[in-house]
Amino acid sequence: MAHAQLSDVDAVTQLSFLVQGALLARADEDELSLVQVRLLGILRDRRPTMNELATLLELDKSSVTGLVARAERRGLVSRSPSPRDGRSTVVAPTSAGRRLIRSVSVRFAADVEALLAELPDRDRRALTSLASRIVVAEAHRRGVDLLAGTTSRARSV
Amino acid sequence: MAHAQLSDVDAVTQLSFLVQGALLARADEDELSLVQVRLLGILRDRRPTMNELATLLELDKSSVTGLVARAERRGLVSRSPSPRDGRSTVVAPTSAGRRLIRSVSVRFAADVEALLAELPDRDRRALTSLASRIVVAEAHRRGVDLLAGTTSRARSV
DNA sequence: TATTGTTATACTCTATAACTATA
DNA sequence: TATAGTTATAGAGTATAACAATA
Repeated sequence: MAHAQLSDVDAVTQLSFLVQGALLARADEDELSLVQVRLLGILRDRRPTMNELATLLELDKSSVTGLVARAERRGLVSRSPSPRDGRSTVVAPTSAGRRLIRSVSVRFAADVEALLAELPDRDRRALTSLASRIVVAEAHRRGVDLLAGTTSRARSV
Repeated sequence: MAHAQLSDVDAVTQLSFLVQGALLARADEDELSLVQVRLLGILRDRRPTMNELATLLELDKSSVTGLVARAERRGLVSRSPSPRDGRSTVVAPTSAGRRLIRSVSVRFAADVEALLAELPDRDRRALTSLASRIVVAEAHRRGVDLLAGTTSRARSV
């Protein structure tokens, strides 16, 4: 039979569900939620305050209090008073937290590679290039510098 | 400058975040969660029992009880006893529920079209075709028939 | 006995509002 | 006064375990 033909929107949307499903599944294996993965992802290259975390995660500061408290209780992050501002608290990953995000990240990347491996090399490169162009164009449109690590998504996960 | 070059994994992953972000944003505009969107999406072409919903949504049946109860309280779905099995409950969308999922769906599709519009026609078609091949291949691998509407994702949203 | 669904309970995640401490 | 953070409270969403009704 001629194989199922998907519309533009469906093809891209369903691919996004496959990718996000892989991320959720890998996070779940380590009993992490998506937001916890994002938190630990941010802490790979930053030492943000609670307030900065709220901005980066697009959450209310009270939500971040709970999020960080639960991560701290699990030994994944630590809180310390900011030396620069007596009101602020700086959040850092513990070695266990670093290990966990690394583990999720590696397994997730392998999942995405496996999805892309459905295509021959040349097509895979084409897909990457096309996806990249959309992502870069959209980043420009939103005024975000992808390389600055401004968001937890700069390195995807 | 030469524009940022993303790795295979990052390009596809970040595209998936853009798509899912659009879906979340559109759902949120109508005060729907992702799971509520999935629920209403399923009810577009089915009249499942609570138990079938649990399977389709990959949730525990007790979670579905609460999910459907909240949707019912909002007037989006209705429950009625199954005529075929005295133990079962059949769930159906109300006209308000149908209207809502249609609205989210249309606006989300426009968002994805807008993302794809970053590319010239020929490239857009190439991306769709490549994404489609991965989705179809993966569906086969998982033994799912995309056209049967087996999941709420068959029509993406 | 097995299955369907609900209820009780507990935990994560989220927000709003009120509060404390610091700037 | 304004900002950073926490706490109290409320609600969605999820799961496990125990239960009632039906098969």
